Amino acid sequence: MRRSWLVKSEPGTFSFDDLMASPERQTPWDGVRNYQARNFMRDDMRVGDAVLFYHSGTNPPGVVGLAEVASEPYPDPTQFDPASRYFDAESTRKEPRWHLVEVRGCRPLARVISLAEIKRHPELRTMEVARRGSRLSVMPVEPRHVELILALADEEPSD
DNA sequence: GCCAACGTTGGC
DNA sequence: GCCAACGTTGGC
Repeated sequence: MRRSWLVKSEPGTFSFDDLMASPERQTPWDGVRNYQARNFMRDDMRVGDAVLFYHSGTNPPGVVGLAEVASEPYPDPTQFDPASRYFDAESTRKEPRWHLVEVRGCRPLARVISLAEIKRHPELRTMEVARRGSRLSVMPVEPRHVELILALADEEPSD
């Protein structure tokens, strides 16, 4: 069974609109410096996997768009760049510590599926992103949850 | 702006 | 290997 994913971003840093405005609507998902999130990208993400794009730090926070994995994993170039805020002096090109995949935007949702709605929904409330203290910026999502969120977004607003 | 939750670091 | 201190995330 193919897995699906959720990626978080603060729109002030990089928004879904920024993704859709990128060349090929595609961007390297760089700057992830959490080992668990890295492992998902390096070991488990495959080209074509569905990706829910989530805005954090917004009112409300929630899923705003659909994207997909668009590349195989490769070393995050920002770890080698001393000028980057993501520079990692401990990492080497021979044994890179941080890996990424590229993400391509598909389409915005017809409406935001807020975190509050996810927590309120009997089927969605078990999602990792709804867990108290959930801080992963890249996390797996069950494909049925992706389908449900896409379907909800196309219905009349309930928020 | 507050603060709870979490990951990382470093002393021991 | 334990755990306190610290920094960061992110909802509220």
